[in-house]
Amino acid sequence: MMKAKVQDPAREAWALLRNIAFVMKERTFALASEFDLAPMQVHALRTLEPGEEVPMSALAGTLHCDPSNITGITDRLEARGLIERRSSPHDRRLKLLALTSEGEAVRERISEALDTPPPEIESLSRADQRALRDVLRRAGGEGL
Amino acid sequence: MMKAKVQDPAREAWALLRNIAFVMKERTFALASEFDLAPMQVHALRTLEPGEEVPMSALAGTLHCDPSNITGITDRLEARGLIERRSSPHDRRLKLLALTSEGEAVRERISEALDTPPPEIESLSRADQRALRDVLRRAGGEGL
DNA sequence: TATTGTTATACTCTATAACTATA
DNA sequence: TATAGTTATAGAGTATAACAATA
Repeated sequence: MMKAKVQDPAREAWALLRNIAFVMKERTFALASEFDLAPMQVHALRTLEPGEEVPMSALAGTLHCDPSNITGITDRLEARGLIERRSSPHDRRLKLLALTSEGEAVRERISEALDTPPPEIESLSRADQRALRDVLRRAGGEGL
Repeated sequence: MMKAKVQDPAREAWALLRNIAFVMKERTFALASEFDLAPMQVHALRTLEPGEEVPMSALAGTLHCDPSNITGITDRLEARGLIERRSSPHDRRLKLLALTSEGEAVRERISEALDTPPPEIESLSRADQRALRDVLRRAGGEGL
């Protein structure tokens, strides 16, 4: 007699995580569209901390893309008035990126939306929320 | 005396999930590169089941993109010999997409890699794996 | 008339390579 | 020589609009 194949729990958990990632991507895209921004522009905006100045090369590192791409991304965000290029007093090769006040405001609204858990997570019991957090921490937290 | 702000468990769990999604995206991209495919081509390949014929419009629906994009994606996969266009005997407007035998082989290798949980998940205790699976199921499973 | 797929157009992201100006 | 940013170029994904063939 054949026994129904039992899914490996790790495999099923992984499939569920992949599904969440997919939905997350769509939500992020929809949110970016609301602000008339491309996903990468949102990512760049989130990378810049209010009041901070970061060299373009540093942004390329954080965004895991070639420095040549940063020029265009920066151009578009600067054209929108959300960030600005500043020169460095110490090294005239560097250009430092900083949020404008409007950029800070937009970044704040976007971050709040992205950092807020969706109803599916909010509606879990506190015990489930803690269990989820704890297991994910044990799975590596930052690493994975 | 100030007490350190305690993170909402749902919020922290959500942050951990976002982090996982980010790493997942990078891994998928790296895997696609190994096969010299673009991420969207991998997604399309995974959508097509072996032995199945699906209209291009159906693929557009599954991939959540405009039908006009499917033409290019199909062109590139067909040029690689991984899929082929077939005509429908019932409706001559339709073009049916199907994996070639090479396409099935590539799809199988890619799917196995994507469906296999990473070490971070595999190395969790069985109890943690089940707990993760169960909480994610309760969080909506397919929905979120 | 409506639908399927294609084409034309335009924009964003992606990398590589060559270039400039600094250091 | 080496580094930071730019430009040129090319390929891939994205959407909109107009089109041909078919229903």
